[in-house]
Amino acid sequence: MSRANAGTKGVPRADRELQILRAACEVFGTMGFAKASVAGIAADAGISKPLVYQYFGSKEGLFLASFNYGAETLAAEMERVATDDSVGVERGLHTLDGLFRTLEPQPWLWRLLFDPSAPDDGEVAAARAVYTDRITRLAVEGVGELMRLVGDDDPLDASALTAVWMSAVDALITWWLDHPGVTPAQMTERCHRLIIAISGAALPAELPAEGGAPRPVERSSLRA
Amino acid sequence: MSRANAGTKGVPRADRELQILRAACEVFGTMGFAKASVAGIAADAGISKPLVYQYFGSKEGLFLASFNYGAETLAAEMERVATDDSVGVERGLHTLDGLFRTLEPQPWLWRLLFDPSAPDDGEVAAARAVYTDRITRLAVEGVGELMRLVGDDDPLDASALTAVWMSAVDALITWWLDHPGVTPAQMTERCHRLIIAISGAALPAELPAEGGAPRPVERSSLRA
DNA sequence: TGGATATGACCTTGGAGTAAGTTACCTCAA
DNA sequence: TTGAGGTAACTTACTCCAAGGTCATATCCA
Repeated sequence: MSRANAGTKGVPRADRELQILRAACEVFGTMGFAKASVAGIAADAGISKPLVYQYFGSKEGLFLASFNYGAETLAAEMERVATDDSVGVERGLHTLDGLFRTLEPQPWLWRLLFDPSAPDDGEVAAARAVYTDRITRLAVEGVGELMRLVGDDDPLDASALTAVWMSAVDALITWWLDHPGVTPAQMTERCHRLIIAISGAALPAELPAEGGAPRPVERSSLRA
Repeated sequence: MSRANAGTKGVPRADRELQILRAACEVFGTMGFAKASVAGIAADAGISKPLVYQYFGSKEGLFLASFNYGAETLAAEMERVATDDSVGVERGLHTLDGLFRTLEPQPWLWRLLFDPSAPDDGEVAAARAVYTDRITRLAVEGVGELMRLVGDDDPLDASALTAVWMSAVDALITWWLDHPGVTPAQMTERCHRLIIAISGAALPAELPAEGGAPRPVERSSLRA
């Protein structure tokens, strides 16, 4: 017989799909879409390449399924935290705490969400837009509250701070993933100390005041 | 004659190399190493692919040259700022200001520096290690001063804050690149306001309080 | 016995890298 | 001044390969 290993092994489609999806999440999340190979994922899942194509259609289809799984998991957690009644910095800390706990068993989901090598058109782009919106909305909301708390009402300031906040979350999670052995709880505490440190160090200093830059704020009278 | 366009155009090697390098910086910085094609860069530079290989040896060699150019430009600017006598948050703002000004004419250099699709071995990896060290050293130094200022002496805290700081710089520059028309000076001012906002919003709230983290500073806090 | 599960071997393509030839400029002897 | 030979600049037209995707076939269960 020419195809020695061919033929069903009696594993139902749903089970195989899950098995493939798990392998795909880890590979895509670890190496990124571009560097991942379908053959490699199939091997990791313990099956052959054509089966992946039969169930997911294409590399992009497989990535889409992985992305949706990861994004849904994380977005749901962030939304859960958003419904509690904390505001400002405290809300930020709760969000981080939730993410650390959610990511503990499958840390690669985080990178999956922000994979820069993923296709930037088609269904993947659409899915990413959906989840980016969902997540960004939460960040915008949180940052908005914080800005109101503090009296800065420049919408571009809020936009920039949102970007910084999301990036800081990314950095903290990445740092955490690089320091195995640190528990989510320890990490959350660390984040708290860091915020205090930043806050304590901010000085009302005047800048070189080059060009026509209006003298910035004086500490309590925020915003000129 | 079979090769219609063949033959020298009398452009000296140094000139061509520069011309190719410029095109390469823009393409690599915009699309990333993986998605960039040597043929495309050659076309942008107005010459043919083999000439690129003759001058730079390989795609990796071309990237290396581009990377070195960009990294040197940016590292030099950051080091220049580091020699002035500002500390803590002020020093951070000066760094940002210097970067905005340096990047204004060739914004893509920034992405070049952190391209995740660049090869992670060989000469490129070595060069990246060199520049990452140089830049990280500055960040570590700045963050170290800040932590001392504030009384937090946990080295892991400093390490994490360094990561956050570098990531925040990245986020601010990315945000800026997405908002054309904002001048470096305006951007620097915005950064100043944002720091004040964060600082003003931070609350000395008590967390679960696990482990023996030293209770940091009290700050004359705005915000309960 | 038909349909779901499964695979080895193949086809295809895009892009890195190369071989071999073409043209222009430069130098120096006569 | 001139023109022959050497060298640097430059291109067309390939080869090669990794990885996405397909086809024809095999096995098993209801």
